[in-house]
Amino acid sequence: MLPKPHRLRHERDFAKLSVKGRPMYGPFCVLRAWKSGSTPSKIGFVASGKMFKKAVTRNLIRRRMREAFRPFLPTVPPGYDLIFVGRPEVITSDFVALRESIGHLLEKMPKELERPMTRPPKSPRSRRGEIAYAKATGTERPTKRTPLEPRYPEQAK
RNA sequence: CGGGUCAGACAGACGAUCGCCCCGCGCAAGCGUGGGAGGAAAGUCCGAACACCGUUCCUUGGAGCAAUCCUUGGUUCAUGGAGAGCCGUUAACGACGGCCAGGGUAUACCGAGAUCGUUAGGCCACGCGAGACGUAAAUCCUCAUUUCGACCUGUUUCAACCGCAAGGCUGAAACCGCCGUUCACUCGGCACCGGUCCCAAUGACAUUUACAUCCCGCGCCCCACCUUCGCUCGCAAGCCUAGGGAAAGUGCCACAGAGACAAUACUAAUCUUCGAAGCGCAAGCCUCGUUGAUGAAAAGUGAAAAGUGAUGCGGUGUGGGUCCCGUCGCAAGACGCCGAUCUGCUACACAUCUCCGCCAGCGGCAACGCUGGUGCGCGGCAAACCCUCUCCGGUGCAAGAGCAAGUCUUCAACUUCGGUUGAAGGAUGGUCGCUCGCCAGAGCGUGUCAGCAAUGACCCGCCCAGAUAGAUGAUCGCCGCUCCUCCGUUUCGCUUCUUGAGACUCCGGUCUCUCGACGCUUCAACGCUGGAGAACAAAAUUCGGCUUAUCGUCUGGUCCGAACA
RNA sequence: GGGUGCGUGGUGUAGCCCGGUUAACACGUCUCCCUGUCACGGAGAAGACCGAGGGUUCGAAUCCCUUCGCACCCG
Repeated sequence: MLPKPHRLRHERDFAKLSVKGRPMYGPFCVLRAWKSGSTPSKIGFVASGKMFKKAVTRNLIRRRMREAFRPFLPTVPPGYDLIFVGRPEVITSDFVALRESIGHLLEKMPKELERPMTRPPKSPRSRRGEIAYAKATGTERPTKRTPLEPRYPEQAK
């Protein structure tokens, strides 16, 4: 694991980054960055449970990304929050290529953040995303979804 | 040796470099012979530990004048949910072990049975069919031989000559007879080679018939068996069972069937009331409709059809047949019925066997089993509603506890009167941070003892993950495993050549054994080159079960196949 | 950590609660007709053992249990 000050830890931060973070797409993973002002910079690694059903593959993807990122830790300037979102190619890729790809992403990250956002943030996909999106944008919390109607209402009561 | 199946165990090893989490030491930097995912960690189908929060009724102790509050230990919740053969194991369970009952398969052992039999045999006896062999007779199909007779006379090749050619002619030879004759194989005769046909005889074979023997098959009978085998039934391993109650009630039971559980509504049948039509001289008969009664036996339907079922005897009632008798009728015949006789069904009673329930006795801890008595005796479904008995309060480690900052209140000090600082508080708490809960446990391993077993007790030894966006990764080395592949060695087999020995011989050789050489090659072992593969899947409070996923390796049991003994 | 729903022809759904011939409907597919041709239209046909495995019952898509897969909700 990374040293504790460098870890991105709270669910709120992950949700904020997935909405407001500037995405940069690499061949193996997606880097989302946001200038938060926290010193030192905080980094998180994500593997979606929806894309990767097995816990073994999720763990493997996060480990490989973290190990590939580790040499670049001293070079990251302070003041940023970063998350790396893994894609399926991480499992089968060559480790050296993965490391070069992450280095390239980090290199162009500060420049990219200076340019203005051209596209509006995407709408959230999951319910957790909806709640975090509401907190981040200041709108109202979404109401509970109604569960499915029972088949025989009279008997269900 | 190979394969299937069941049970159990394992889930590659060692090392290097860069890194991660925990632990220990150290003020710290850091250091270290330290530790670091599973059998399912998974699914969440059950059960518990642990923690907090209720509710009913009591209870222990304390504070307070009291109301009341705090506290200790028990108890209760029932509109709801769960369980259901018995005993045991366990912290507990729907798990596990043993047993009981029921279902059900193979069909071993044992027992029994007979409207059973394409078994085999014994005993007695017969017929039919086929076959073999023998004897006798007959027949003609076939073949062979012999004999009699009839018919058949040229064909082919070569050579010479003539012709333009087609062809002619002559001769020779072969098939081939001879004599005479003719232009001429033209004719005649003889003989009969040859061919064809026919008749007869003989023989062989065959066929048919008769007889005898043997054997086989089939059928029938005697049959009374006996033995054996098969068959059926009982008992019955493994296996399966959510396995209380259908004599508490409600509901459902499609189609079919009169009827699916208070249904005799309809229908058939019998008797009967009334009416109508027809037949008959009449008595009366018959048909249709209708009133009421009896009424489910048989048959049929269906998964399932009532007085538990079966048998025997007695017996009541009733139906039918025959005889006799009576009435009507000329007769044929019709109707009635005392009696006699035969017969069908049967209320009821008795006896025996049997199912079920209940009671008693005996055995068993019990489920239950056996025996006896008795008769409150109406199908199925409760994984339909339900009834009986038993158990269950709820929430879940994001449970919950603490620390600190913060807020509030009080007090003190200072003050520029705005406040600041400090202390205290059994006050407050959906942010954030930290600690505990949280890894020494229903723990693991060896052994002994108890028990049929599940399991338990004891001794000794061991420490073996505790993260919190969540620790095992990356780059390699080497060895091992499985599969494929290159090459080599050994072994086995084969071809060719060869050494020696033996046997046979038609003297040419052939066969068997054996030493050796070259070559080819299946399988196996070993060495070796290169390549591929190595599953299912990762803790999140912790355990016990269940279920599901899983490349392979090993061990044991069992079954099948092949080879050898 | 708790909880819910759904698996039925190629596709989307009925049927299930309250068991009963041969599982219904629409679209799609195929064949024929119509048209000069295509479409539309008309006539007809094929296509399912109800996710899997057990059990209860005379009888199971339906009831019960186990299991697999999919979708979803709350914290």
